[in-house]
Amino acid sequence: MDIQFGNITSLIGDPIRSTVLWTLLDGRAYTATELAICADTSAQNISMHLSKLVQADLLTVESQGRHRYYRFSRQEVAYAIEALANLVSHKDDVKVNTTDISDIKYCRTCYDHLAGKVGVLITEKLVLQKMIELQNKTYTLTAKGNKFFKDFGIDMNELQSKRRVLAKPCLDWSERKYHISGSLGAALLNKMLHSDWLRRKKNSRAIIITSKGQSEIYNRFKVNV
Amino acid sequence: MDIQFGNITSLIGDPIRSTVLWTLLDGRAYTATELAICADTSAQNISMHLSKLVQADLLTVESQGRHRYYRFSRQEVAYAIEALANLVSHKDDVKVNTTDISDIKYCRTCYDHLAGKVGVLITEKLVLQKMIELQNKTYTLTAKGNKFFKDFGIDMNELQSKRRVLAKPCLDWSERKYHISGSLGAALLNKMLHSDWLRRKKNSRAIIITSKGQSEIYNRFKVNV
DNA sequence: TTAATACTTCAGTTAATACTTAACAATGGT
DNA sequence: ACCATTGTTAAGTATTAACTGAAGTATTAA
Repeated sequence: MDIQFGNITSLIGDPIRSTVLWTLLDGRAYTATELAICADTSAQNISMHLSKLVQADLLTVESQGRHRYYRFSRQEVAYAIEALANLVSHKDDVKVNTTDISDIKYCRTCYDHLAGKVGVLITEKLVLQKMIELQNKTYTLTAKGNKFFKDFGIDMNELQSKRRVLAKPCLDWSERKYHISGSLGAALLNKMLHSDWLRRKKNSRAIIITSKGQSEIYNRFKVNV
Repeated sequence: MDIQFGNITSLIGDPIRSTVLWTLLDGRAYTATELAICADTSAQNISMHLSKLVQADLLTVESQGRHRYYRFSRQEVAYAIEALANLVSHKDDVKVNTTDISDIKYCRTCYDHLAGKVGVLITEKLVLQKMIELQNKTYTLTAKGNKFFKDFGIDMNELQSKRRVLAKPCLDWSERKYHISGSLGAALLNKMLHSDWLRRKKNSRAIIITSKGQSEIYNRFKVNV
């Protein structure tokens, strides 16, 4: 079966599939479930879409236990997606719609944790203040960090007991730097949302920083956002 | 109206629209009727599709009498389409169609100038012989270069008077190197076609190098193609 | 062994949008 | 002035393929 130009475009043309490709631009491999969450759709549906992308040789899958990790099959796919993203019109660059690209780049959720410039800034500060330390591809918690997050109101014992990795670096496509993910990253985002430091935008991964959040983030992290 | 990434992909995802974009890759402007024939559809239908592409700022229209000429609104559109074309699978690389991909990679038009291996080779030689020099993202013409192109039969005064940029580097998806674009790049291609050094292939962007062209290109540029 | 998680497959439904039919506007040749 | 050519717009239809629900496989945890 020969894949033609028309096949490629119609494949990329679907909103769910384009969201998947957009998400994968950070170069990481994502599980089907993660991608389903990113694209805001069901497991069955993402499975169908992913199989199409794999069949067209845009993505490859790797099975690891019961997980299936999807990533770009070759770098040309990333080139093409970037070239397409480059077409996004900045003509009438008035903020009319809910989300515009600069918001997304500034502060957004990546799966279930904080990303964008804000996510990166906070993470870098946590490293600088030795709350967390990078050790062979995962962040380990220092004693100082453990106290910090407890004071912050996160149940560290509960997080430690979870099977999920506590904290690991997640590469940001907009910043090309790392931000904190894992259960701690998720707990951090969760706490900030519940304290009304942050609010989710409708139908978007962009996050709004409330004025309360702005001052509190400075108090806690010494980061100006 | 703000065009987002998803809009772009769904726009390009339609088979009729992707055929139109593919057709326009040769850089020429086509009338609505011509495009309807290329895409094998009705006049009403192509009109609808074209209006969507124009609205998204992928194409521009120019009215001339009762004809309306459509072309790419900017070069980035051509880049993106080329990047997408590059994703076409080479798994079962049997030569079935008129054009095969290696021809396209060797010598083709990109928008309105010469691309592929030949385009890159000529451009690199022009730089090496100091006919053109790269200065902050555009090629500037040297005195030597100006004489060279005049001798070649290109009306440099006319080119200089145009509003379009004279010469700038255009990144090649197949070679991952630069070739010369802009009005000078276009004039160069034009001259070679008119002198029968090169011929256009039917229904393709691939370019045939005539035996005359092969020797003349060596005489002028000292490049073996 | 049982229960839960991760993911896929299939059959039926739904919804988005491309396409058709029809009517109209503008240009150009005779 | 007339009519053919070129193209657009609008309303209704039709078709494609995305999505849902149900069921099933494989893996891991308890």
